[in-house]
Amino acid sequence: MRLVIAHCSVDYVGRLKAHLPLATRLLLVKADGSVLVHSDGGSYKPLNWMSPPATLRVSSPDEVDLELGVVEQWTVQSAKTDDRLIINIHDKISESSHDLGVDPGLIKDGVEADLQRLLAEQIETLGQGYSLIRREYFTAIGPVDILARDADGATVAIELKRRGDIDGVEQLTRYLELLNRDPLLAPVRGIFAAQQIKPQAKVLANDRGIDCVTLDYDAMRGVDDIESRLF
Amino acid sequence: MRLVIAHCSVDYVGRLKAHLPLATRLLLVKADGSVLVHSDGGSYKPLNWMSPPATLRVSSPDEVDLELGVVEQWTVQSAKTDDRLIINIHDKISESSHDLGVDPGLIKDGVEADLQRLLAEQIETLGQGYSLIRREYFTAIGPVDILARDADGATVAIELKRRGDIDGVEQLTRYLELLNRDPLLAPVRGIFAAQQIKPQAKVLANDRGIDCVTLDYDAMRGVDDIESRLF
DNA sequence: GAATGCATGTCGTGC
DNA sequence: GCACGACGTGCATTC
Repeated sequence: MRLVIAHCSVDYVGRLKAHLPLATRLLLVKADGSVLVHSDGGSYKPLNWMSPPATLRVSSPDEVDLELGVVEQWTVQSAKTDDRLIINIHDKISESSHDLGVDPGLIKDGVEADLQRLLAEQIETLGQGYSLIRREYFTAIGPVDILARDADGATVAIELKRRGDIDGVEQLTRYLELLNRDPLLAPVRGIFAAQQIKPQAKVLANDRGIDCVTLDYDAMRGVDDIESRLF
Repeated sequence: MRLVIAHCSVDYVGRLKAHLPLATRLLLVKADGSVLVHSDGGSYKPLNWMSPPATLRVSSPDEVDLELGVVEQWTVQSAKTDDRLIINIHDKISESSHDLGVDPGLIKDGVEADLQRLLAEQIETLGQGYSLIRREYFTAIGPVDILARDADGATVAIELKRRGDIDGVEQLTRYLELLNRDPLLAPVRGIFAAQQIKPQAKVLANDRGIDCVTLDYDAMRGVDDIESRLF
């Protein structure tokens, strides 16, 4: 990994065009040829960047750029697409290089998969007498998160989200349309379950006869812990 | 901006939990208190991070951590949420600090707004005799990108995307449903226009009687340039 | 401040 | 390789 603090201007040409006027920034060159241009603010997204795989070519400025004060020009070319990043360096303030090695990678807990596992285990959260048919019930247009049976024996398709917005309702609607064509399953009801459901999503869901359930992940995890302790 | 190369482990607790085992990484501390943890790979997304505003507190390790080889512990606390990043530093390999100043920011060209402006100006791209009614035609469920009239005087709702996938078709479908309830506008046809349209989106659109148009942004910009030169 | 939609989204996963 | 869905999505804009 190479770290350069430089006074520079940057141009990106590819899916769109973007220009960064002259200022002091961090240029981060990774081992795979990718480059990040960071300012001292914003969030984790760089001002400009090139995704790997890419190659960095360093060249001398032409006469016009030299006149403008450019001392070095970097051309970062994507290996897969014709995206390109051109960095005109006017002043190199600092430079260092470090061998980091390969990273062991990130371990996560609490993503949708965990939420799905918990809800499948605690399916009665949705109502008394509910029973699980299966998780990740595969259909031609994608997997239904959870398929269950309610107290009356009717099939229920459950779409699970951390944040419930309109897209999730559309997704569930497509599944319901398909599932209701299957005489073995029909009629199939829908439940839209999320940690938080947006008003418009709720309106659309209700309009389509889909029930909305707000989930409390911490409570569900709590129940899970208690159950784990009991057995 | 502070740059630290360190042998460290990282834990994130907040919307979910995440753990990074001991390895050598770049720790980037920005002026607003945000912190990025980068490895020498991946793309622009850090392995772990804390968004601004945040505060970094440096403390000595407790006995247990000291025993494990921790020489310094960083606690990065989000100012707005209860998200927290804990970085256990086992070895500080390099450290530097730089004053970058405020960045003038990015100038973009070619985003959806530009595409929309161009298509509105060159509405006949869609067919002879087309005329613009208006851009951003507002409805109760959101703005229709472009509303136009075709050669026969029929109303046409146009949904514009850089990349056309199934979501865009769903969005346009909702608009069409609503617009067709308005007797002053009905019947309203739909056109799904994008620089690239995915096969599944095309199938869904055709199934719903929506026409698909692939846009050539460079050509449209070219026409724009020529027109600008003429006037 | 909440909600809505775009993004050079990126990233994993299944076919 | 392509397509789809999640993401600690982030982020600007609008109401």
